[in-house]
Amino acid sequence: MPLDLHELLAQQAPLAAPALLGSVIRDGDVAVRIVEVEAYGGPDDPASHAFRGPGQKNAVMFGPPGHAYVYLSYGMHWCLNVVCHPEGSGGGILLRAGEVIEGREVALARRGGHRDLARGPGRLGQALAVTMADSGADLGAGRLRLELTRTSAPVASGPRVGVSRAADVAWRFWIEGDPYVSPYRRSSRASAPPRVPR
DNA sequence: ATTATGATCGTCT
DNA sequence: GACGATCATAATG
Repeated sequence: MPLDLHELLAQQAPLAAPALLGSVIRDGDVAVRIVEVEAYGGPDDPASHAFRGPGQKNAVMFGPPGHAYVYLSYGMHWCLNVVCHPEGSGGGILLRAGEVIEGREVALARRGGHRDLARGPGRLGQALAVTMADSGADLGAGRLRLELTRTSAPVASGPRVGVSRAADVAWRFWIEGDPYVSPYRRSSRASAPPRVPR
């Protein structure tokens, strides 16, 4: 069932997130096919930046869906989210990893010649030259464009990475077996092994 | 191959 | 003043 982007992003983040896999995010030079995402909810999700309600920077998450929410991770990495929620609540989808399908040369230069061009949220942000200036921008009409693409590839899900709270909910989605999915798994998991049902 | 550690800064307590 | 929705590098099996 082909949903259009607007209709898709009006849903709760964990519903819209897996449908975003296979879509393409691009700027003028580089295009990335998204293979891994994570869903974040509103004030009810303790792992979300929207947890304590709208503030100065995260207010974008409560704004119109289909816009970008950018944050600085660990003081050095710009990470890109797609704002997504039904009317009245906040939420977003973190673009965690993808495959560079156009502008490989430019992406390589932006990444400082490194191998993994967009494997991980910080790397993906760098490949697309994302900065705080992009936060709040309309992903349908700005420098960054999101193009919804259907995929028939099998989708797997599991616990979110790097999150310390609410690690039990399986709101991370990726295309099963795709080599461009980020390799990071916090191995120091005493309980709840991140096994994937097939 | 996996595991540990340093880098670095905006936001909130 | 502490803490991250992280990544690159170094050390070790």
